[in-house]
Parts: sequence; C-alpha cells; structure tokens
Amino acid sequence: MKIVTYNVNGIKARLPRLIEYLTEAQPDVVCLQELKSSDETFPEAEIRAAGYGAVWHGQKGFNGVAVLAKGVDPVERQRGLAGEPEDEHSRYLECEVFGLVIASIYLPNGNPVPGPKFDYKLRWFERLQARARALLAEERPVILAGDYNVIPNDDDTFSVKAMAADALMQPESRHGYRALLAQGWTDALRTRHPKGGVWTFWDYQAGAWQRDAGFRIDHLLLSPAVADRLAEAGVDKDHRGREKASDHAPTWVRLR
DNA sequence: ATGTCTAGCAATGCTAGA
Repeated sequence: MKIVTYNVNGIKARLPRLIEYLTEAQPDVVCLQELKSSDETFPEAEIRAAGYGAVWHGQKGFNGVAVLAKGVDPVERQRGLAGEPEDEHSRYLECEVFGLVIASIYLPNGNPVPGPKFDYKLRWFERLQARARALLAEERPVILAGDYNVIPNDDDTFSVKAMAADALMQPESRHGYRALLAQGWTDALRTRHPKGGVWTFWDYQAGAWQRDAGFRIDHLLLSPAVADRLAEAGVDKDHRGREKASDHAPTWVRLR
C-alpha cells in the first residue's frame, strides 16, 4: 500500500500534473496541501474520473488540504484543530480509509521571524501535538502526513547557512517537530534514509532545482502500529522536474 | 540574495502568500 503526501501549490494549476501522477504512480492514498481552492471549485469530477474518491477542506486563495483514495471515498473524522476557534485557515483534515487514520497537514510557514506569523506557527504546532497525543491514545494505525514547514535536522537541507534565518529551521520549529517524535511517532523518511540528504522541496527561485538546492519539509509520521508495517519510504523526485511542476515532490511510504 | 509561481481582484497590472 502506497501512501503519499503532496503539496500541489494550487490544485487547479496543477490538475494535469496531479492526474498524471495518480495514473502513473497508482498510489492508494494521497494527502494534498495548498489546494488554493474554495470547496466549490475543487475539481472533484476530474479526480473521480481518474479513479479516486476525495474529501477536501478548501479555502479561497491559499491553504486547503484534501485526502484522496483509490476507488473509495475516505470517511471524514475531523477538519481543523481545536484550541483556537477564531482560526479560519484550512490546514488539517483527518480521515479514515483502508483501516488507517490519515491526516493531511499543512503547517503554517511562519516567515518572517520574529513576527505574528511565526507565533501562529508555534501555536498551531501545540494544537497539533494535542491532537497527535489523542490519536496515539487510540492505539490504532495512524499517519500524520503533510507539509510541516520544518527542516528537522541540519542534513535535511542543502545549506544550513542559507536557511539559518528561515522559520523552517528555527530551534522553536524543530522543537515542535521533535516534541511530536518524542510522543512516539516515527519519521518514516528519516528511518529509511538515516544519513539525510533527501529533499522534498526545491524553490522556484534562483535555479534551486537545477542546483539541487532543496530541503526536506514534507513528512509522514507513523504511529507504532503503522511503523511496524513500514517497508519503504521515498520521494518521487522526477515529478519536480516536469513542465509546470509544483515546488514540492510527492513524498511516500509503502506499507506491508 | 530574492532571480518564481499561484490566485484574486479587477482589469491585461497589481498585491499577498509562499
């Protein structure tokens, strides 16, 4: 079973690429982020025609997350995180499908540092930690998949120096991520590629793709019941090099 | 160090967000 997280950077602009990916890779589940689409304009018909059911949590202009599943509609469990009722960003969608609980997560970027956007990122992290703790207590197979906007370790970026001032690499951001791991979640990519050097994002600017100047910010965190079934983890990097590609590549785990 | 891309609004150019 192949489970994917893919920040599409605009689902309408990316639709040909997404359909192509579903057709070629035939993933069982895909968590999408940055739909940049309202609920009304989500391209449900095209995704259904490609053989996938979908649940989505959209927002006009930016953010937006979805969960797709091959041949079936995922069953929604929760949209949004508790703890900040005035927060209207669409960044969390939790579903059940194929016996798994799967959440599509789009953590705030948090730039510039310091500032209200960085403060919001850290508060959102705490809200996610609370939800993650509750999910672990269910003792079920759970995957928290998404764009965490965190570079967890120094060997998860092409350049520590270039990223030093960025919200993605601040100690507070890394602490938020490590606090999740400390709860008992497994970073699937890290487990399979312990020496680092695996990127999931390459900026559109400054020839980042051509220079392979990327970093790892898309993560799949596995509950113990899923970690036992982890067979492989990787990045479908070639999709980043295609015409009109997203700045993120699909990132995946294969489960037994 | 900001060289790119997407979307929205309004109007074919700008702004915001990343």
